[in-house]
Order: sequence, then C-alpha cells, then structure tokens
Amino acid sequence: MLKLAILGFLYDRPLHGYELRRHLVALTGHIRPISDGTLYPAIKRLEADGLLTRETEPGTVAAPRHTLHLTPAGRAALFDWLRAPEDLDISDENRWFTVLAFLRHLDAPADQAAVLRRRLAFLSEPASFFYEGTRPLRAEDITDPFRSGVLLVARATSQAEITWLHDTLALLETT
Amino acid sequence: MLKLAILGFLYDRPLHGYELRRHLVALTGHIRPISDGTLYPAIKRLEADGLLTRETEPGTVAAPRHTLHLTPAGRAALFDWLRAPEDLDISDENRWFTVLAFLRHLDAPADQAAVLRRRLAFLSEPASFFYEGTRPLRAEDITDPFRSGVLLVARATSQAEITWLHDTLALLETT
DNA sequence: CCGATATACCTCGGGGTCGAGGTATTGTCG
DNA sequence: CGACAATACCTCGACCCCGAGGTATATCGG
Repeated sequence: MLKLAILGFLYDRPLHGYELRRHLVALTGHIRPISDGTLYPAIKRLEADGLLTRETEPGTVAAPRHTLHLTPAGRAALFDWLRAPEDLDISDENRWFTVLAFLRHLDAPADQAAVLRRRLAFLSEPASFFYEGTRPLRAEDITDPFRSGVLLVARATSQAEITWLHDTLALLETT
Repeated sequence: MLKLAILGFLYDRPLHGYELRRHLVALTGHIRPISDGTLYPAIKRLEADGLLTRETEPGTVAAPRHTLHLTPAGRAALFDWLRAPEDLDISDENRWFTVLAFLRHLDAPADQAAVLRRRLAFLSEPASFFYEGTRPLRAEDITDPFRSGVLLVARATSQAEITWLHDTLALLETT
C-alpha cells in the first residue's frame, strides 16, 4: 500500500524522503496520517529489495538529503501491482484511490479497463451491513437513523462511482 | 476499531465468537475480511482487560461455545469511545461507519450530535490530493482521468454525507 | 459408515504501523 | 546573538493484524 504509493510517486520523478512525505500526506494524509516511523523503514525495505536506490547529496537547505530513484525492478514491481491489484486494493476505498492515483502509469488502456472492471464488479455485488440474529436486514427494516445513514451514504458513493466507471470505461474503449 | 465493534455488538446481546464473526463480516467484511487470527486474540485481550467475560456452554450444535458477555467496564469503555472517538475514527470512512453503526447506544442526543458535528467539520475541510512539485493541484488542473475520478467520487461522497449529516442533526435537535 | 461441510475455537511466526524520542543543519525573527 | 521553526533523517519497542495451520464435534448425503 504505502510501498506502492512510494513507487508510484517516484515513477514521476526522483524525490527525497521529505518531499515524498508531502506527496503521501496530500494523497491519504487527511484520512490517515503517515508517520516517520512508517515511512523511513518502508524506504529501507524497498531499497533492500532493490526497487529503489538512494543517492546522497549535500543538503541544499538543511541536512544531507537522500534522493530516491526508482530502479528498473522498481518500475516492474509498480506495473505488476497496477496490472493485478490485490482484492483488498479493489475493495478498500483508501487503497483503491491509491490504485487510481497511479493507474495512468499503465500504458495499455485494456489493462486499465480490466482494473476498473474489477472495481465495478465489486461495487455491483449486493452487500448487507447488518444482521438481526441470523437474518440479514434490508435497508427498509432499519429504524436506527445512524445505521440508515451508513446505508444511504454507502449507496450514494457506489452510485457515483459506478456512473464514473461506466463513463471512463467507455472513454477507454474509444482510445 | 475491531475492539470497539466487538463491544458494540455485545452491547445488544451476548454472542459467541462464531456469531460475532458473522456480524463483523456483515459490517466490514466485504471491505476488509476479518480473520480468526485477528478475532480470537482480540477477544482474549478484551477479556484480559476485564471488558468482557466468557461463559463456556456445552455445544448445542458443535464444539463447546464460549458465550461472550459485556461487563459494566466493557459498557463504560464503549460509551467512552462513542462519546469521544479518535481522530482516525472520524476521518477514515471504514472506522467512521463503525462509529455510526453503534452511535445509537449513546442515550444523549446532544452527545450523538457532537460526534456528527466532528465528522461534518472534517468533511468541510478543503483537501488537496495531488501536488505538482510543491504546488497543490486544483481539480480543474488535473488531466489524468483516473485522478479526476478520485476527486469526483470523493466529492460526491462528501456531498451526500454532508446533506445526511445536516438532516440528521436537525432531527436530533427536535428530540 | 465414510467423507464433506458447517460449527467452533485456538496458536504461532512474520511483518507492518505507530508514537516517542533522538540527531543535525539552515533560515528567520526579535 | 539566541531561540525557534522548518528541513531532513533515523531507531526502538509496543502493539496489532494476517495467513497458515491445527483441533474437535455434529449433521447430512451417498
């Protein structure tokens, strides 16, 4: 997740940790803040896996900076992930948004469309949120205003996204 | 998160682990599946903290069941959490939905309204998802269809939820 | 009566995340 | 000139989650 967001940002241009952090904060930070204790070990792991290299430059503003460059293996890992996201990347909105943020890096519109279709399939599945004993509750049966809020918002979200998915899939097919 | 969902479900009625699991799967399982290796240790932790007790009953259908009962301390912990959710519970949609699923357990409408207002404040904050170098990008500046999809869906979601929040807050004030 | 399935629970290792804390440099304001 | 903020990076322990695997009982079809 974090791992792939890092690769995605570095694909555009080499960054040093602090800049990378700003990008990550913009992408998901308002939802779920990202701490140094998460970011720097993640960078180390990626370096250890050979997906990126660090080049130390004398600090232009402050302490010496480690500019991070994606390796060919790093680019390959990014493409692999984008072509075949895990189920969690499809179902969890936060992760899904991260996939979308970098999906343009895939060059084949057919590959992009395939990913969008997986999300569409997921959103089209009926989901029941609540149970009364063993019986799943329908939206109409729920009297609690907060729980019906959950259903209302969830449905509005899927509707908006399904519409967008159809539009974008149509657009990809004309390409 | 999981912890509080467990307390929330047990508040309604005592359940054994397997039933609890079904409830949890219905609530968030289609987004993010919950594994045994997560659930049972969580139950153990709650028991160790004195928030629930386990009563072993001879299995009615299969293996002996451990029926889980909320203790007074468990009920108190649930109320504390609902009255003052963490920032992450407010900002992360998955967690927020869990808060909403159990918010009816608070008996004071003023307390419920205060929680809804925190979510409203969060959704009203302007958020920029993407940067070009150091400059935050506006929705109009984004040409990538996938990234503009992120913005479009995010905006549709907040709009729907803001409307619902206003309606529900009005409803709570008449009570 | 055998195997499959559903019920029901548990452990363990690997791995990721977090917050708290630490180090060091440069620029800015009073 | 001294304090402070911003830049820039790093470590550590605590904690939580996950998947893989294991145990055991009841029921039902063939």
